[in-house]
Amino acid sequence: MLLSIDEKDERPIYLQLANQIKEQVSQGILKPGDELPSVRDVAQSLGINLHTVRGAYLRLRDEGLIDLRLGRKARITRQPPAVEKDSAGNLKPRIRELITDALLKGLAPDDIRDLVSEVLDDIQADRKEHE
Amino acid sequence: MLLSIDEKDERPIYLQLANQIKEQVSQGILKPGDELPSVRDVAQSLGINLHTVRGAYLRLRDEGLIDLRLGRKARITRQPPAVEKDSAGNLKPRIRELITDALLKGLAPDDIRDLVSEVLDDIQADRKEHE
DNA sequence: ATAACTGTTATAGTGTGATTATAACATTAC
DNA sequence: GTAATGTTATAATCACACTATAACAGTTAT
Repeated sequence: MLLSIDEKDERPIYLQLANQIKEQVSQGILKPGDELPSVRDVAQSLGINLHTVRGAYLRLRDEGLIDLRLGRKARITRQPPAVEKDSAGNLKPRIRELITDALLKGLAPDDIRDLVSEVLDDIQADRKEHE
Repeated sequence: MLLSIDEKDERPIYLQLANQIKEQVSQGILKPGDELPSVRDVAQSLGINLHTVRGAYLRLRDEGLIDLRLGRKARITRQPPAVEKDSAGNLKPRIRELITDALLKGLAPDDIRDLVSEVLDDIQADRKEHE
């Protein structure tokens, strides 16, 4: 279970951790039923507080990605999708902001499309690495 | 000059405003040399504090998009690009996180590509609307 | 010159979120 | 029962976002 903190990343630690776990789920590194390390273990290995790690787990629970139950280890949910009604709706504004920034940096629309494809390929590559 | 506050948006007001202006610049609605409304005007029309609006302007100034000088109205910079070394570097992690979320929501890679193209078209349409 | 307008600086207060620290509690696994 | 797990509680610290007021310092228009 590889987790790390990026000091340069301005987002809160608990969101960084949650997102790293999300990435590993989306890449198949973590599969339904898999156990996550205990909040205490993660906290100690990263030198942070137990509650910060718990914040990440709560976030994942709220998004339906993990099962959290008293006394038991956190586990990846069996059916992670559960496609919220929110699915594409919330995505578009985020995409739009990102594209706005990209355009302002001088990238052409095709450059942006290429970048997205590039990242998609990267993810594909990571996934194959773990098969 | 159309500016608004989205209560549902969890991002700080000053960033929302800065981003709206960025969008209008990237869409050609605001062009180099154009004046921005005074911080007091914006503040009053939105019912917020002058310093919150100034926060947005400061942000834009730091990104090189506007010129701020004492006593004079804020103006869109003549040469907005100035492509930072940061250009594509900072973009990739943001794209990756967005794609991670999209994949977890059940979207296929092609769906994501389509969404990006869709947003690009939307922006194109908005731009033509203001010619 | 004067007035009205601009951004700027200063000071202070409020509220919220993120993080840490400690401790105890409740449930599960061995 | 013991050890591990997540949970609840309390409190403290720090930074950020926002507000409120006031005064200051340039610019523009009359």
